Amino acid sequence: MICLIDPKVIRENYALVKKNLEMRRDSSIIKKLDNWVSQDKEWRILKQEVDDLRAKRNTITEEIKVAKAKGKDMKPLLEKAKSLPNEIKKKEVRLKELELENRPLLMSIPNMLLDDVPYGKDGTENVVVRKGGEISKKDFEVVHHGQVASKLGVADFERAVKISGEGFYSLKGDLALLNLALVNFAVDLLGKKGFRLVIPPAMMTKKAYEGVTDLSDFESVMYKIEGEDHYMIATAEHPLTAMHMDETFEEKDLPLLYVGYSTNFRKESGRHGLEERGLFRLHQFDKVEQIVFCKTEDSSKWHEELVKNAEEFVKAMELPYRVIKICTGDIGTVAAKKYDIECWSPREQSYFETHSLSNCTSYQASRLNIKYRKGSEKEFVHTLNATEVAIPRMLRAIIENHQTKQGTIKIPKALVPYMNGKTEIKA
RNA sequence: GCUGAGGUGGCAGAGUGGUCAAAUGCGGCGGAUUGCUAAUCCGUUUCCCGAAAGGGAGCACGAGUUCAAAUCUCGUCCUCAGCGCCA
Repeated sequence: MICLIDPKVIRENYALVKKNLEMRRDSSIIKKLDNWVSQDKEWRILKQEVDDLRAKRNTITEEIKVAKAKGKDMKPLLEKAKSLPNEIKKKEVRLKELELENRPLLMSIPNMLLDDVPYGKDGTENVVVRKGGEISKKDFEVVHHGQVASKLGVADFERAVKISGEGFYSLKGDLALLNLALVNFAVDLLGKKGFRLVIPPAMMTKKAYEGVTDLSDFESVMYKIEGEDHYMIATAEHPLTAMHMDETFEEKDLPLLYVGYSTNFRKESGRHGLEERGLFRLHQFDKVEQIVFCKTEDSSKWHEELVKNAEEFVKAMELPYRVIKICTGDIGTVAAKKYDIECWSPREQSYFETHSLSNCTSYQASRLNIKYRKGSEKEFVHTLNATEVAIPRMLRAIIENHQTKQGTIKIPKALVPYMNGKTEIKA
């Protein structure tokens, strides 16, 4: 698989890279690519010049050393050497400048897409892969999940907003317990499949963060701690992927399977309409995430595996859902291929996104310099990340699908042992 | 947060302006030898540019002094020990 951040790859496969990126249907990407290519050319020429000058300096330095040892006159050599540092420095300034411009440019170019990503212009052309679960007819009007929770006294939006502003919530009593139950169930489910639980730091430095995300996210998504080099994590995917920065694995140690549990923080500066109210577009939420580091040839297989794991979870929650394959025009910067899982909303009579599952191929690994030894060679690993459960959205799905005529919430059987045997949330 | 010590190759650990990509030991990989194993010996073990020959960079990171920096100066980060504060 082609890895984009590797300059060599673009130099050698320009036509292929361009053709692939064109499928994303965003002309600004190609502009960036071409911009990089021409700057890279200038950089290589300059690098050769600088290296030649340095070689010259090294030879003279060696001659001075010899002359000194033999007690010869070093003056003419010193004269000759005198001007070199300045000459080098002059060229180095431009070289550095080019590097500083080129790197972010290269980093802003999205990942190459895999062959079986459906071609399409935007979200309307995503493809439904399959559906699961039964959509049951309700003989009563399904109430908004936020209202149900408030009425039952298990969520408090007003007081959360009072102290923290819009986009925050408090869970109380049994709904708070349900949050923990979902986390524990997810962790157990994946634990049985060999995924190791990690609770990562909630903040990361910029350097670590650059490797795992789109640069524009720094403005639009992440919270920065004022006066410090710290960003609040937007998902466990970020610390769990970045933590292996600058490491080389042995082939036998792969795949590496992690289940990350974290509280996540996002600006979510988009619209907050009526339908987004409640437990949907929040600044803070818990999530359990699947993370895989694997050999290049195994990532597609693992991608399917992660989808299965997420489906298994949704099925255990007794929810109707569908799996969507994201098309070329709608896929994010980092992913080479992406699925979403959407759960049914009986109130809106439509599906809403609860899971996102990406194969990032070598895109993150190359930025983070994560490799594995393949015989005598080293190769970038492939990274994958997938939601196992994003708590608030899952709570919403459960509250809507399992609410009763009486306004209570039935707890899915799989979660009952995690709820101290409780089967229903009542007032 | 304060004080002190320190950060060198995959690991351990020398080196205090040019003889240092860096002794030595351990490990990894390749090869030789032994009937197998063990032992022994030889080579190899980072990144960048280049078709190659070759060249450059690299001793926590960044800047500076110098013809020349692991080595000198300044800043930053991190680790360890002690003190302070603290869930």
